[in-house]
Amino acid sequence: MEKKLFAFLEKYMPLEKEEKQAITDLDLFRNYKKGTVILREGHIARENYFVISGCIRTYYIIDGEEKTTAFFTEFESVLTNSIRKDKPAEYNLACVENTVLVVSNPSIEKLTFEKFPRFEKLCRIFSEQLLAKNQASFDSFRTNTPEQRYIELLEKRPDLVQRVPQYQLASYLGIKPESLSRIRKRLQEQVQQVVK
Amino acid sequence: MEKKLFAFLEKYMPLEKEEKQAITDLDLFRNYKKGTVILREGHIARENYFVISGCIRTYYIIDGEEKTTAFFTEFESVLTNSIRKDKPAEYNLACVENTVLVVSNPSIEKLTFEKFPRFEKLCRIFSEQLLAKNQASFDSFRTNTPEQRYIELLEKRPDLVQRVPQYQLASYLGIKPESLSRIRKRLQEQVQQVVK
DNA sequence: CGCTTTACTTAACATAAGTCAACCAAAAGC
DNA sequence: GCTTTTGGTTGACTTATGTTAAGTAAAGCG
Repeated sequence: MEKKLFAFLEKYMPLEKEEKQAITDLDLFRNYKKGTVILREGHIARENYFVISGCIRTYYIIDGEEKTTAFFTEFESVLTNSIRKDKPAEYNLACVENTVLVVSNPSIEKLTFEKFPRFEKLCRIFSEQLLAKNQASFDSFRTNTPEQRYIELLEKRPDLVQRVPQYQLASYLGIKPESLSRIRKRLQEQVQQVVK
Repeated sequence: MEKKLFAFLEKYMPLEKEEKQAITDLDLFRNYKKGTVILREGHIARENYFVISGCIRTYYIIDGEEKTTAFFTEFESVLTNSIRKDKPAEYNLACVENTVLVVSNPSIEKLTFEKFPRFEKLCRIFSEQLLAKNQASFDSFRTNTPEQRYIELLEKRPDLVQRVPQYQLASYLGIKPESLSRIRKRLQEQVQQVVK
């Protein structure tokens, strides 16, 4: 598992032995079973997560209905402690599958940044990139129709369509499950037309 | 103008005199006239911006149609150089009004971070917060209908509705200008019903 | 000042998504 | 193994947005 974390970090900068050792010593890896709620709405979010394996999602309960707004799979990060300190979360965080996470918190990060200042630069660059990705996704969501969003999802994250229940994908696409069902049917029919 | 920048930065940490002087010496302020295109699709984005006054927007040209996806006004930041180096931008950046910006680039930032390492921490925290805000907005966009989005815009950024053309607001809300027109009409009629 | 362009509105119609309800299949629980 | 629950599909109908086109008012420009 640590191999995966180091492999990810070393895409940004090579690590010294003692840096790796320090990270290992922190013992940050956690196992969660499918369905586990990691963060519950109304609680204070203090941790950041990095997905080693599995899948987690953020969701809201709005008028009694569950609305899934994000999925995080292998090598993706979830920053939760950064909105405003001590402001309760408006969303939930739960495991779609059995999941292995790297879990950090502000005090761990503070100590690590003090000991290895260049990790702070790494995290700055990293969060800037996350922001850029997020903005690009948002732009795409704004400018596309639900059907286009689904097609794009099939292209960019085909694994999600396989591993995630469709009612969660539907709200992720900003629509109702019935509509997603119809979109899939429409697309299938179009493919069959072309095959003929 | 520098007062505004310092006031903003000092919400995060008090600045030393020499830090302020160093920033002043960098001479980062730029004036742009309404309509000026700051970054054009296909060009390499290398700069980051901070809005002192005025308003800028990002937009795409898709099938010959302009799609506005973001607005930035006083005290907001636009990070452009962070997706991947040397990858041409897919969007345009232009001034909705006469605008004053703080303009930085990677080499300025590199020098500044070397001279004042705590600026790197500031920027890390800052971009983490931007990310959190962006994610929250995205979640809200996913879970709301166009009408709800417009109502939320009226509440959270009432200035935008005044200073930005409606056809730009429409694509920002993920709809066509005609639909925004109808939403406004519907809401007006509802208000009149209540007043009676 | 008059003309052109642009932004916005409105209407009629087409299309896609929302709603409600029924149904089915697979999975989960007992 | 049977029952219950959950996830997914389908159909009929409602509602909202997209499309196309026309019209208007204001802004911009020569």
